[in-house]
Amino acid sequence: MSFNRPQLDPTPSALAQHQYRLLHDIYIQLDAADRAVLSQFDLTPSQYTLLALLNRDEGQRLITLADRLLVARSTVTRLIDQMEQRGLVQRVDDPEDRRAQRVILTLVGDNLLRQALAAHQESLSQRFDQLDETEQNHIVTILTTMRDSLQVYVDRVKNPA
Amino acid sequence: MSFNRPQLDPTPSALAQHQYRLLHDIYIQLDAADRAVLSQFDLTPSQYTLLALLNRDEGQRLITLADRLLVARSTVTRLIDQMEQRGLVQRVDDPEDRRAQRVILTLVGDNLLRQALAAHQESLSQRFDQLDETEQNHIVTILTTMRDSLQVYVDRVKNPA
DNA sequence: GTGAGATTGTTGCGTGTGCAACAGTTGCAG
DNA sequence: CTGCAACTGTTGCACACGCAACAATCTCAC
Repeated sequence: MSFNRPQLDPTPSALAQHQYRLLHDIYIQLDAADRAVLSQFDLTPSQYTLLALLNRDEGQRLITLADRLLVARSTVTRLIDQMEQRGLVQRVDDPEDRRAQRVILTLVGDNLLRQALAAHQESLSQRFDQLDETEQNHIVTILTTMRDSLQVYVDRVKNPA
Repeated sequence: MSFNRPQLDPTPSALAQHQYRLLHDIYIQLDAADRAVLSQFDLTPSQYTLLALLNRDEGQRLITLADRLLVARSTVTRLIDQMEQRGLVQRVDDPEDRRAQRVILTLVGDNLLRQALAAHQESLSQRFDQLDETEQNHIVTILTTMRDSLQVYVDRVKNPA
């Protein structure tokens, strides 16, 4: 509740600060609600996102998963450890590269993910249904621009060539 | 909008999912960049946000800080512990409530915060300067709506009366 | 006034995550 | 072919955070 009304301060830094704080507060709320929903299935948001990635493309390498999740490789190792022990996923040696391993969903994991996906999407819809569809489409457009523009910044910082 | 169907899947759940993922990715990138900037001052994003809160209103209770930061009380206890040891802030007993403590910025903390604020705002401006000002104002409006609408959802879930 | 319940801050414990170091493997320059 | 650099995944370590339990204090109904 830091900014209850848009201030008309025209300086760029205040504007950026304002967007920043809004995004932060929104993220915190989304994350808390996610945890509540997913705890029904004994899943953390990370585990859920990882399963969803595996559902989209089976047999990805751990390092690919780490890149897509934007987390460290060791984190993926441990996430897969947990879920393999629960029988949700399975490691498979990559026949073409003996360093690498592919991760696939088991039947149990697939079933659990289906339920979690349904519950999560239902929850998301409820969370966003205060906004009408036109507004939501607008948000998607703008957020896409923002994400891509941030990506440009990150790349520029990482590789100043 | 009903006569011109968008190409993407128009179901509300997919739309919500899309917004969700965008917000998640944006947050991760913002957070990583924050850590990079603030590490120059030996500050984590949490410490920085806490200092900024103290700068706006001096002498807040720890529980107030926890509520505004959206973190657990124990987290604030430990953040203040660290920063008090570094001489950035100071605990002061609340004369009106012997359970409570007020937290104030020291001169050292105030100076450090000023530098960190400047660097952070500069960095934020760079990150967002790919978007023109009209667009940024638009984003602020929409994000404000979204945050408030999410708050309505959270309150409804917490207190279903 | 008194006692029960709420509130404030602290501490112990468990967990999630990044970083750095490591072994095993691959690939490429020479 | 050789040797060295890069890559893949794992592990140890450190740290940040939430939750639950706790003592001290306040509040309010009676």
